[in-house]
Amino acid sequence: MLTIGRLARYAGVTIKTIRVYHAKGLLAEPDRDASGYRRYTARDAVELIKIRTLAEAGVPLARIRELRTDPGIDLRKALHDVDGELTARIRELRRTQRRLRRLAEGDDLLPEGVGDHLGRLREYGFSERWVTLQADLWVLVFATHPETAAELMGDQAQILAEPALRQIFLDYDRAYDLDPGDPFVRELADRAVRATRERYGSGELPGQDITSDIPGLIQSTVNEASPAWRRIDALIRRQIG
Amino acid sequence: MLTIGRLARYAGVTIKTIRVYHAKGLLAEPDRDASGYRRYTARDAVELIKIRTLAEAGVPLARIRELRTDPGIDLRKALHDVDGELTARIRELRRTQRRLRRLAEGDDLLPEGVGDHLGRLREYGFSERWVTLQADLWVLVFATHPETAAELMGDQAQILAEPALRQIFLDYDRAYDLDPGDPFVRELADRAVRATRERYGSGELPGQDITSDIPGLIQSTVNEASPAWRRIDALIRRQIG
DNA sequence: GTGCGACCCTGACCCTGGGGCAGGGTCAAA
DNA sequence: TTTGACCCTGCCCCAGGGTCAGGGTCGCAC
Repeated sequence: MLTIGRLARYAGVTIKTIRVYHAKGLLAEPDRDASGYRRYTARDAVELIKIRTLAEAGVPLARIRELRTDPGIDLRKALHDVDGELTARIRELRRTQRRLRRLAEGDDLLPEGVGDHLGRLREYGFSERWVTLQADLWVLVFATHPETAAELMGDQAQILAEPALRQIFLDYDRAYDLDPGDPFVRELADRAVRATRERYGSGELPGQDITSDIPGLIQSTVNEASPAWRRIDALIRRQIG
Repeated sequence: MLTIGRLARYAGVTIKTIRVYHAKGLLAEPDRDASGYRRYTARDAVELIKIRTLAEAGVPLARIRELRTDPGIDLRKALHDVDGELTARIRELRRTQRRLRRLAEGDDLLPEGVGDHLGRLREYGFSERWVTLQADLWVLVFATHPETAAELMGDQAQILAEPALRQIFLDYDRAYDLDPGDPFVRELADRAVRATRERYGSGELPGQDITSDIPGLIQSTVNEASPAWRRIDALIRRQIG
């Protein structure tokens, strides 16, 4: 016969934890001795150890109670599910650890390539507003998708190196304070559509599948800055989808 | 410029989480627009992602705030510590997973060997009280130290197979309701000490170092049942330590 | 211009898995 | 008989959010 303290030390938990499990109906209240102390048997210890195993695996206490009391439950399958979640959690923790290490080593999440790229934008004649916006966006992209960011930026640099394509972006920049109904806006959207078709054909646009949410974020962030830009985006989207 | 919702989706958290981080001083409150909405920059997104990385690594929010605001802190070392804890946690989870699998496969934590052993005790003439006590103890040992339990039980079976040694345990069993001052008690303790010395010399007793807490638990559980048994244990302990 | 759905604001309460304390009773050994 | 270690119940506290209420705001469409 064990006292609660001994049982607790034995199972590696605190007394309070055992009392909580009683209160929640996880572990049956044992008999009491003459002075009201709980007296446990070795079976209780085994039960407690099973409960702790599930709890340490991250199963909520309420769920553990179900598993142990509800007879119409497929215990085998439930345990298998728990096992799978545990595996997923371990994988997640390892990913976190990798991110943590990157954070510890290179505190500058911005590779120097970005600075160069922004400098070139200025040389091309983009407005300071545009450059700032681009800086923000690349910071974001590098922070969230460090693997593909460099590649995307290289692609972008290549596009801007071609004068015809660059002009489209320069006009885009300049359209900032235009009225959304201005014919120049519509014309610019058409030119952008034509250039896109020419560059990528009717195939996949780059980054669409790879990085999933980046383009959407970039575009809507850009859009917020100007009604004319919003209009251009809507027009392009209507034609390319 | 990002709204709180966009930032949240972006970092993979809820809006509420971001507001909590503001309230706790983890993430600076950004400027508001004309209607009172928070407007974020890409830098905020980067900060948030760093915070989440630490939070997912299990660092308490209060500690994260310290790390990010207190300049007199060795960030490098702190991150290294976090990394170590993370490794430990992953190891723990894997241990839990192993226990879980054992729990899923063999639901009977009691190998059949135990039943045989208990049957033999009855044949030897041990009291039902003794058999029950032994059953509880072996359940406990198998539940907590499955690796060494079988070995320990084999050892015990071997001891009981020798009539002279078995007689000591039978007398122990019978001493249950004796007065602790009865001379038979003292004599029994002396016999037990002699037998132990004979069997193990002055070297290590088995299980003492290997299983650490098992013998203590067994002995004190046994002791609780009878004052005479307590006395015997005290006498033996005095001579062997 | 008006309606609509999606967003945002603050404040307040709810939840889990225990920790910790108060105020009091109990046990075993010296 | 005292002492130190246990045990009892009841109560409030914590982190890290989730959820709801009650109200204001966007941008787009018709």
